[in-house]
Amino acid sequence: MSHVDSVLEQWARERPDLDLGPMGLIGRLTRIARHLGREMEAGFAAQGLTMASFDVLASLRRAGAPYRLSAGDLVASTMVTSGTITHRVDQLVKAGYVERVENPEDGRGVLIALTARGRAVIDKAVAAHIANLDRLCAGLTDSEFRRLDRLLGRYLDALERDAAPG
Amino acid sequence: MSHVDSVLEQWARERPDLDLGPMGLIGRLTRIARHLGREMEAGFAAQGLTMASFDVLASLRRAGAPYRLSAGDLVASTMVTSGTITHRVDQLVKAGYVERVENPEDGRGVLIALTARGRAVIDKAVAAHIANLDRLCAGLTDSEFRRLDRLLGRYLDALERDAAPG
DNA sequence: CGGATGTATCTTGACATCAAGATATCGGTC
DNA sequence: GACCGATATCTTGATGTCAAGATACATCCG
Repeated sequence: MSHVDSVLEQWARERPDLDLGPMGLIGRLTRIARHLGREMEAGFAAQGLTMASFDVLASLRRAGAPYRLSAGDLVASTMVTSGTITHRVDQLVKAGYVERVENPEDGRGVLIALTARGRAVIDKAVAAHIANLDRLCAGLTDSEFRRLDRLLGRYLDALERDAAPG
Repeated sequence: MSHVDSVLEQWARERPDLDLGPMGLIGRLTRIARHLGREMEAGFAAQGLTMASFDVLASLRRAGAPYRLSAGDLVASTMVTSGTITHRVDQLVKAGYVERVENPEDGRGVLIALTARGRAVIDKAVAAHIANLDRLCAGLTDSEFRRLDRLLGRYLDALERDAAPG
């Protein structure tokens, strides 16, 4: 029995007046996300990266050649604040994986550009990441995987339809 | 189309060699968890709490009378380190919601005990939290909710069976 | 052309968290 | 009784994040 089930049992005993259905679903989902987050972080560490740095490099890589985005684009990609992006880019510049270049079309902004070295690192890391994710899904049968994926898609759509975009 | 779908499209274009199935499922799940986390945090703020403080108070409350747990129990409940628990308990002591009492059975440890005020706060907050979770599940039909809950349960079991307990 | 308003990025200060180590106590063994 | 490894909690130092404000440039409108 998982930790979530124990928590629900305790609440059922202490507060039988409450409907615990949503707490069960959201508790499971949150706990899965936490496990996955830790496993992914461990995988990134094996590549010399953190999830934060991977996110930035991956955003640049999947944008396609010439692998350049503004800081604002990265904010939108990664769901973090502009100050956090500044900090992450600083780290990646130190590591030699990206560089800041002037934006010829907008003097206010800069472009963050993948270096050749950064490109090599992210191309290797994303393949390793996919292998890691594959392992993390191995506990599901093909049928479970497909059904879960579809339901998560519906749920995500519902959440992003109501809430502010982000 | 959700952000996750755009990301997958970009990867499909840039790296057609990779199998993106697992990235889709885990990306959706992670993003849902992030949305839910923010919504829950906002709900807790309306009660004058943070998710961190709620977690501790809720652990104590659902343990049942006399609402006392060791710091180690709280570490196990909340998936954070002992240093973090020390800090969280310090804050809650300041707020008057818990107090540290000596553990008569083990001089090394202390017990963290809910005060009357803390008890009142968490009883109100958990009801509000349940209402909030209910709202966050409103986008799913009953059937979708049940199927998703069952699949998440299987997935969580699979993850907690393989990985170290925690 | 010049001022007002908006936008993009960076800076600052605060906070939560973690990893690793310090401190105190327990429980067993000689 | 005295030691020793194990355990429980707290401390320290570093890091990542955010909110709010600062700075520089763009854009619009007169």
